[in-house]
Amino acid sequence: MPELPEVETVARGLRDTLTGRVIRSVEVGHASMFQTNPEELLQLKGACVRGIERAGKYLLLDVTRNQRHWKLMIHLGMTGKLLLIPAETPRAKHTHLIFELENSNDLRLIDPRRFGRVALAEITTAEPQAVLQALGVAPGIEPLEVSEEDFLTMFQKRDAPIKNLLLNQSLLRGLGNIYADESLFRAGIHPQAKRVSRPRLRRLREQIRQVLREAIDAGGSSVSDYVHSDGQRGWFQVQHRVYGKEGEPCVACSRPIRRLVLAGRSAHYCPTCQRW
DNA sequence: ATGCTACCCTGGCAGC
DNA sequence: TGCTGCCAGGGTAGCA
Repeated sequence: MPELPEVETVARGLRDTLTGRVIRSVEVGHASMFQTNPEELLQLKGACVRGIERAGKYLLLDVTRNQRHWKLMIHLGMTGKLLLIPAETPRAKHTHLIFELENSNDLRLIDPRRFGRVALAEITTAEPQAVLQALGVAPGIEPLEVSEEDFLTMFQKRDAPIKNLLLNQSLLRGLGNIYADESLFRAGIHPQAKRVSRPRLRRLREQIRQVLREAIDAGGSSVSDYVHSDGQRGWFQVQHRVYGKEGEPCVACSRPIRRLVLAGRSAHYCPTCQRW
Protein backbone atom coordinates (compact mmCIF):
# COMPACT_ATOMS: atom_id res chain seq x y z
CA MET A 1 0.00 0.00 0.00
CA PRO A 2 2.52 2.56 0.96
CA GLU A 3 4.38 4.19 -1.88
CA LEU A 4 7.30 6.59 -1.73
CA PRO A 5 5.53 9.48 0.07
CA GLU A 6 4.03 7.17 2.68
CA VAL A 7 7.33 5.40 3.35
CA GLU A 8 9.14 8.75 3.48
CA THR A 9 6.60 9.97 6.04
CA VAL A 10 7.14 6.87 8.18
CA ALA A 11 10.93 7.30 7.98
CA ARG A 12 10.70 10.95 9.01
CA GLY A 13 8.32 10.12 11.83
CA LEU A 14 10.69 7.52 13.24
CA ARG A 15 14.01 9.29 12.69
CA ASP A 16 14.12 11.55 15.74
CA THR A 17 12.60 9.13 18.20
CA LEU A 18 14.34 5.97 17.02
CA THR A 19 17.84 7.24 16.40
CA GLY A 20 20.15 6.48 19.33
CA ARG A 21 17.72 4.02 20.93
CA VAL A 22 18.81 0.62 22.18
CA ILE A 23 16.77 -2.47 21.34
CA ARG A 24 16.10 -4.28 24.61
CA SER A 25 14.33 -7.30 23.15
CA VAL A 26 13.29 -8.72 19.80
CA GLU A 27 10.23 -10.79 19.02
CA VAL A 28 9.49 -12.23 15.60
CA GLY A 29 6.19 -13.51 14.25
CA HIS A 30 5.11 -15.24 11.05
CA ALA A 31 8.11 -16.69 9.22
CA SER A 32 6.83 -15.74 5.77
CA MET A 33 7.52 -12.08 6.55
CA PHE A 34 11.24 -12.70 6.77
CA GLN A 35 13.41 -12.87 3.71
CA THR A 36 16.40 -13.84 5.85
CA ASN A 37 16.25 -16.30 8.75
CA PRO A 38 14.11 -14.66 11.44
CA GLU A 39 16.45 -16.11 14.09
CA GLU A 40 19.12 -13.68 12.89
CA LEU A 41 16.98 -10.78 14.04
CA LEU A 42 17.56 -11.93 17.61
CA GLN A 43 21.18 -10.77 17.26
CA LEU A 44 19.86 -7.24 17.42
CA LYS A 45 19.04 -7.55 21.12
CA GLY A 46 21.17 -4.90 22.81
CA ALA A 47 21.96 -3.14 19.54
CA CYS A 48 21.58 0.59 18.91
CA VAL A 49 19.66 2.17 16.05
CA ARG A 50 22.01 4.64 14.37
CA GLY A 51 19.74 5.92 11.65
CA ILE A 52 16.82 5.31 9.34
CA GLU A 53 16.49 6.09 5.66
CA ARG A 54 14.23 5.36 2.74
CA ALA A 55 15.14 3.85 -0.62
CA GLY A 56 12.16 3.61 -2.96
CA LYS A 57 9.46 1.93 -0.88
CA TYR A 58 12.04 0.31 1.40
CA LEU A 59 12.89 1.43 4.92
CA LEU A 60 16.52 0.89 5.88
CA LEU A 61 17.64 0.97 9.50
CA ASP A 62 21.30 1.12 10.49
CA VAL A 63 21.92 -0.90 13.63
CA THR A 64 25.16 -1.53 15.56
CA ARG A 65 26.33 -3.63 18.50
CA ASN A 66 29.91 -4.33 19.65
CA GLN A 67 31.58 -3.08 16.48
CA ARG A 68 29.17 -5.05 14.34
CA HIS A 69 27.01 -3.20 11.87
CA TRP A 70 23.78 -4.28 10.15
CA LYS A 71 21.24 -2.91 7.75
CA LEU A 72 17.67 -3.93 8.46
CA MET A 73 15.25 -3.67 5.56
CA ILE A 74 11.52 -3.32 6.16
CA HIS A 75 9.03 -3.24 3.30
CA LEU A 76 5.42 -2.52 4.20
CA GLY A 77 3.79 -4.31 1.28
CA MET A 78 0.14 -3.33 0.91
CA THR A 79 -1.10 -3.30 4.48
CA GLY A 80 2.03 -2.96 6.61
CA LYS A 81 2.18 -0.50 9.51
CA LEU A 82 5.27 0.37 11.47
CA LEU A 83 4.23 1.89 14.76
CA LEU A 84 6.16 3.41 17.62
CA ILE A 85 3.88 2.90 20.59
CA PRO A 86 4.03 2.49 24.39
CA ALA A 87 5.19 -1.00 25.37
CA GLU A 88 2.02 -1.67 27.34
CA THR A 89 -0.20 -1.30 24.26
CA PRO A 90 -2.12 -4.55 23.69
CA ARG A 91 -0.74 -6.54 20.82
CA ALA A 92 -2.72 -6.12 17.60
CA LYS A 93 -3.59 -9.12 15.46
CA HIS A 94 -1.02 -9.72 12.69
CA THR A 95 1.90 -8.28 14.63
CA HIS A 96 5.03 -9.81 13.08
CA LEU A 97 7.95 -7.96 14.61
CA ILE A 98 8.43 -6.22 17.92
CA PHE A 99 11.50 -4.27 19.02
CA GLU A 100 11.18 -3.33 22.64
CA LEU A 101 13.21 -0.15 23.18
CA GLU A 102 14.92 0.98 26.35
CA ASN A 103 12.60 3.98 26.64
CA SER A 104 9.47 1.85 27.24
CA ASN A 105 8.31 2.17 23.65
CA ASP A 106 7.93 -0.61 21.11
CA LEU A 107 8.56 -0.50 17.41
CA ARG A 108 5.97 -2.90 15.97
CA LEU A 109 5.36 -4.17 12.46
CA ILE A 110 1.72 -5.09 11.81
CA ASP A 111 0.74 -6.51 8.44
CA PRO A 112 -2.53 -8.44 7.93
CA ARG A 113 -1.86 -9.53 4.35
CA ARG A 114 1.81 -10.30 4.98
CA PHE A 115 2.88 -8.83 1.64
CA GLY A 116 5.54 -6.92 3.52
CA ARG A 117 9.08 -8.21 3.98
CA VAL A 118 11.89 -7.94 6.49
CA ALA A 119 15.55 -8.73 5.80
CA LEU A 120 18.78 -8.28 7.72
CA ALA A 121 22.29 -8.06 6.31
CA GLU A 122 25.51 -7.59 8.23
CA ILE A 123 27.76 -4.93 6.80
CA THR A 124 31.29 -6.21 6.52
CA THR A 125 33.65 -5.34 3.73
CA ALA A 126 31.04 -5.79 1.02
CA GLU A 127 30.22 -2.94 -1.31
CA PRO A 128 27.12 -0.96 -0.25
CA GLN A 129 25.46 -2.00 -3.52
CA ALA A 130 25.93 -5.68 -2.68
CA VAL A 131 24.33 -5.17 0.73
CA LEU A 132 21.27 -3.56 -0.83
CA GLN A 133 21.04 -6.38 -3.33
CA ALA A 134 21.24 -8.95 -0.54
CA LEU A 135 18.37 -7.14 1.18
CA GLY A 136 16.27 -7.37 -1.98
CA VAL A 137 16.12 -3.61 -2.51
CA ALA A 138 15.07 -2.80 -6.08
CA PRO A 139 17.88 -1.25 -8.14
CA GLY A 140 15.81 1.58 -9.68
CA ILE A 141 16.65 5.28 -9.51
CA GLU A 142 14.97 7.56 -6.97
CA PRO A 143 12.25 9.52 -8.81
CA LEU A 144 13.03 12.68 -6.84
CA GLU A 145 16.68 12.48 -7.87
CA VAL A 146 16.61 11.12 -11.41
CA SER A 147 18.20 13.42 -14.00
CA GLU A 148 16.25 14.40 -17.07
CA GLU A 149 18.65 12.53 -19.33
CA ASP A 150 18.47 9.31 -17.30
CA PHE A 151 14.70 9.58 -17.21
CA LEU A 152 14.47 9.94 -20.99
CA THR A 153 16.80 7.06 -21.77
CA MET A 154 15.07 4.85 -19.23
CA PHE A 155 11.69 5.07 -20.94
CA GLN A 156 12.46 5.86 -24.56
CA LYS A 157 13.44 2.41 -25.74
CA ARG A 158 10.79 0.45 -23.89
CA ASP A 159 7.74 -0.94 -25.61
CA ALA A 160 5.36 -1.51 -22.69
CA PRO A 161 2.51 0.85 -21.71
CA ILE A 162 3.94 3.82 -19.81
CA LYS A 163 1.91 2.94 -16.70
CA ASN A 164 3.52 -0.52 -16.54
CA LEU A 165 6.95 1.04 -16.84
CA LEU A 166 6.23 3.50 -14.02
CA LEU A 167 5.34 0.58 -11.75
CA ASN A 168 8.57 -1.27 -12.56
CA GLN A 169 10.76 -0.73 -9.49
CA SER A 170 13.98 -1.62 -11.31
CA LEU A 171 13.53 1.51 -13.46
CA LEU A 172 12.24 4.11 -11.00
CA ARG A 173 11.84 2.93 -7.43
CA GLY A 174 9.02 4.29 -5.28
CA LEU A 175 6.06 4.93 -7.56
CA GLY A 176 3.01 2.73 -7.02
CA ASN A 177 -0.50 2.67 -8.37
CA ILE A 178 -1.73 5.94 -6.87
CA TYR A 179 1.18 8.17 -7.83
CA ALA A 180 1.62 6.55 -11.24
CA ASP A 181 -2.02 7.37 -12.06
CA GLU A 182 -1.85 10.86 -10.59
CA SER A 183 1.39 11.71 -12.41
CA LEU A 184 0.08 10.48 -15.77
CA PHE A 185 -3.07 12.54 -15.36
CA ARG A 186 -1.12 15.70 -14.55
CA ALA A 187 1.17 15.08 -17.50
CA GLY A 188 -1.78 14.47 -19.83
CA ILE A 189 -0.50 11.05 -20.88
CA HIS A 190 -2.76 8.03 -21.37
CA PRO A 191 -1.68 5.08 -19.17
CA GLN A 192 -1.54 2.79 -22.20
CA ALA A 193 0.62 5.16 -24.25
CA LYS A 194 3.77 3.55 -25.64
CA ARG A 195 6.97 5.16 -26.91
CA VAL A 196 6.09 8.52 -25.37
CA SER A 197 7.87 11.48 -26.99
CA ARG A 198 10.76 13.27 -25.31
CA PRO A 199 8.84 16.51 -24.58
CA ARG A 200 6.03 14.55 -22.96
CA LEU A 201 8.51 12.46 -20.95
CA ARG A 202 10.11 15.67 -19.67
CA ARG A 203 6.71 16.85 -18.57
CA LEU A 204 6.02 13.50 -16.94
CA ARG A 205 9.24 13.70 -14.94
CA GLU A 206 8.29 17.15 -13.68
CA GLN A 207 4.80 16.03 -12.72
CA ILE A 208 6.10 12.96 -10.89
CA ARG A 209 8.43 15.12 -8.83
CA GLN A 210 5.66 17.62 -8.14
CA VAL A 211 3.05 15.07 -7.08
CA LEU A 212 5.51 13.24 -4.83
CA ARG A 213 6.58 16.46 -3.13
CA GLU A 214 2.97 17.51 -2.56
CA ALA A 215 2.12 14.07 -1.18
CA ILE A 216 5.09 14.08 1.21
CA ASP A 217 4.01 17.52 2.43
CA ALA A 218 0.53 16.09 3.11
CA GLY A 219 1.92 13.08 4.98
CA GLY A 220 0.98 10.62 2.23
CA SER A 221 -2.37 9.14 1.21
CA SER A 222 -4.46 7.18 3.71
CA VAL A 223 -6.88 5.21 1.54
CA SER A 224 -7.43 2.29 3.88
CA ASP A 225 -4.70 1.00 6.17
CA TYR A 226 -1.82 3.40 5.89
CA VAL A 227 -0.94 5.48 8.94
CA HIS A 228 2.16 7.32 10.14
CA SER A 229 4.38 5.74 12.80
CA ASP A 230 2.33 7.60 15.42
CA GLY A 231 -0.98 6.30 14.06
CA GLN A 232 -2.00 9.57 12.35
CA ARG A 233 -3.49 9.44 8.86
CA GLY A 234 -2.07 11.12 5.78
CA TRP A 235 -4.20 13.61 3.86
CA PHE A 236 -3.06 13.55 0.25
CA GLN A 237 -6.03 11.35 -0.70
CA VAL A 238 -8.23 14.46 -0.71
CA GLN A 239 -6.05 15.84 -3.50
CA HIS A 240 -6.28 12.76 -5.72
CA ARG A 241 -7.59 13.74 -9.16
CA VAL A 242 -8.10 10.33 -10.77
CA TYR A 243 -7.11 7.54 -8.37
CA GLY A 244 -10.30 5.97 -6.99
CA LYS A 245 -12.48 8.42 -8.96
CA GLU A 246 -14.02 6.14 -11.56
CA GLY A 247 -17.28 7.66 -12.84
CA GLU A 248 -16.68 11.02 -11.16
CA PRO A 249 -16.24 14.12 -13.30
CA CYS A 250 -12.71 15.04 -14.34
CA VAL A 251 -11.50 18.15 -12.49
CA ALA A 252 -10.35 19.61 -15.81
CA CYS A 253 -13.03 18.68 -18.37
CA SER A 254 -15.94 17.26 -16.28
CA ARG A 255 -16.17 14.07 -18.32
CA PRO A 256 -16.23 10.86 -16.29
CA ILE A 257 -12.98 9.30 -15.11
CA ARG A 258 -12.52 5.80 -16.45
CA ARG A 259 -10.79 2.68 -15.16
CA LEU A 260 -8.99 -0.09 -16.97
CA VAL A 261 -6.73 -2.91 -15.85
CA LEU A 262 -3.03 -2.67 -16.64
CA ALA A 263 -0.27 -4.78 -15.15
CA GLY A 264 -3.00 -6.46 -13.09
CA ARG A 265 -3.94 -3.18 -11.40
CA SER A 266 -6.59 -0.53 -11.86
CA ALA A 267 -5.51 2.40 -13.99
CA HIS A 268 -7.65 5.52 -13.47
CA TYR A 269 -7.57 8.16 -16.20
CA CYS A 270 -9.46 10.81 -18.09
CA PRO A 271 -10.01 9.68 -21.68
CA THR A 272 -10.12 13.24 -23.00
CA CYS A 273 -7.36 14.92 -21.00
CA GLN A 274 -4.91 12.04 -21.32
CA ARG A 275 -3.62 11.36 -24.84
CA TRP A 276 -1.86 8.41 -26.43
C1' DA B 1 16.01 -9.24 -22.26
C1' DT B 2 11.22 -7.89 -21.87
C1' DG B 3 6.37 -8.28 -20.95
C1' DC B 4 2.33 -10.46 -19.09
C1' DT B 5 -0.38 -13.61 -15.96
C1' DA B 6 -1.22 -15.92 -11.89
C1' DC B 7 -0.48 -15.97 -7.33
C1' DC B 8 0.64 -14.78 -2.59
C1' DC B 9 -2.79 -13.10 1.92
C1' DT B 10 -6.61 -10.86 4.83
C1' DG B 11 -10.30 -7.70 5.38
C1' DG B 12 -13.90 -4.50 4.01
C1' DC B 13 -17.76 -3.55 1.38
C1' DA B 14 -21.67 -3.94 -2.01
C1' DG B 15 -25.32 -6.69 -3.44
C1' DC B 16 -28.33 -10.42 -2.89
C1' DT C 1 -27.85 -11.38 9.29
C1' DG C 2 -25.26 -14.15 6.41
C1' DC C 3 -23.25 -15.38 2.29
C1' DT C 4 -20.59 -14.45 -2.15
C1' DG C 5 -17.82 -12.00 -5.06
C1' DC C 6 -14.99 -8.30 -5.82
C1' DC C 7 -11.59 -5.04 -4.67
C1' DA C 8 -7.30 -3.29 -2.43
C1' DG C 9 -1.49 1.36 -2.03
C1' DG C 10 2.81 -4.62 -2.77
C1' DG C 11 6.16 -7.89 -5.37
C1' DT C 12 7.76 -12.16 -7.75
C1' DA C 13 7.99 -16.73 -10.19
C1' DG C 14 7.32 -18.66 -14.37
C1' DC C 15 6.18 -18.72 -18.96
C1' DA C 16 5.80 -16.69 -23.98
